[in-house]
Amino acid sequence: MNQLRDHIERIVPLEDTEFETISSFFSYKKYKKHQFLIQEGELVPCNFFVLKGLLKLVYSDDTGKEHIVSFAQEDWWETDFAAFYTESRATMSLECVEDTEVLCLRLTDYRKLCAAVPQLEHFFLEKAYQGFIAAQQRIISTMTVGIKERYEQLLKKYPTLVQRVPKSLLAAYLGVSREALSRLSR
Amino acid sequence: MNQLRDHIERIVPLEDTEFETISSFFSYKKYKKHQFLIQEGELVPCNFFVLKGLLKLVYSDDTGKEHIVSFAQEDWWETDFAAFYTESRATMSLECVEDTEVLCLRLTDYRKLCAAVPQLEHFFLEKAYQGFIAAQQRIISTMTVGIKERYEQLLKKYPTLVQRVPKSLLAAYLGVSREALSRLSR
DNA sequence: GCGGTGATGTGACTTTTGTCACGCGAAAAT
DNA sequence: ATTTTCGCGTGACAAAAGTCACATCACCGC
Repeated sequence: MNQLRDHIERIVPLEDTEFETISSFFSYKKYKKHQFLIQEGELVPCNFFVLKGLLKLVYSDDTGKEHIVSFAQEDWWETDFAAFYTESRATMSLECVEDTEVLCLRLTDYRKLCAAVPQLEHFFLEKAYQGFIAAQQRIISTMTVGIKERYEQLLKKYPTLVQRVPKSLLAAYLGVSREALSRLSR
Repeated sequence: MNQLRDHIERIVPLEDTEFETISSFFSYKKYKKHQFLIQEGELVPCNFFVLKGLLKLVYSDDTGKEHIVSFAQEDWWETDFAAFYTESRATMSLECVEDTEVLCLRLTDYRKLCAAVPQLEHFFLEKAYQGFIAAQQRIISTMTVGIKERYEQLLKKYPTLVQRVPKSLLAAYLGVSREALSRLSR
């Protein structure tokens, strides 16, 4: 759990008692490769904090093709946020790329948590800003540069991630076909 | 200013005195079509709340081509958020598509504001979540559907906006050439 | 060890989109 | 009122990416 504490304290300082309160709201779970944390069409149980492993957030289009909305590795939060926050059904699925361990936070507990430790609202605000900025920069990247540069930016930004993920998944994340990504090596 | 109060109260209730405090931190400004609220390369003075009019947030790539990151019409907040929040230089510019009136909030005042009226942090959190969700859905839309459907989704989601904006700008927002968008009408 | 599955590269062809060039009509500027 | 600019459509061609089919290699489970 210290991992979570360190993660939060990068943004807001905590007393020991506060962190005890916080940790009481999370539950630990372990999943194996290919298991689903969220299934499309079902309610979203939690917001997940990744302790170890790797997840992919996937949107499947009407032709059945899979598009990767985001990856989540150690110290990342991941969920189908729109569905989680509005308690509606998931439009995406969340699946393990590797065996992974997570801490789970239900929506009701999230609310209690923010009430019990108000600084956490500031923590989540900061995370939301980061997420928004990252998403906006990804939009810009998609609009302005070709695949080659997008792939290079990805390599530069998340070098470790790229090594853990098969290229077919990277292609699904970058928004191009597996073949187009493969052709870059020439 | 009632416009701002109504806007905030859609998310958090306010006392009269609280709103007086809030409004004291904003300053009103008026700009004409083609004027810049943010210039690329300069510091970002404010986060802007649009009272009336229409703005475009633009990223210019190295070839000089303009890409529209987002539009902002009445009751929207807009700024180069990454640069605003970290007090660094803008990578985007913010320009009037029509004559527009805004309320300006400086970063130092934003901080004071959140300290003075703590519920506002919850208001901004909610806005950040909305922004994040919208950005993520735009990413999905770009990855999953062709131009035609993207344009139709835009029409459905912001019918009034589409009428106010020339198609060349819509193309720059959708991430395709003016010609490609024009070809849809056939 | 063996058969299956998944990851990757490659060639041929099609489809989509970008780019450039041009024309036209409406609106704006002088 | 005349000139210029802007918005928009269009045709022709080039470039980029998608699709389909196939081949290879490595790893996994039995």
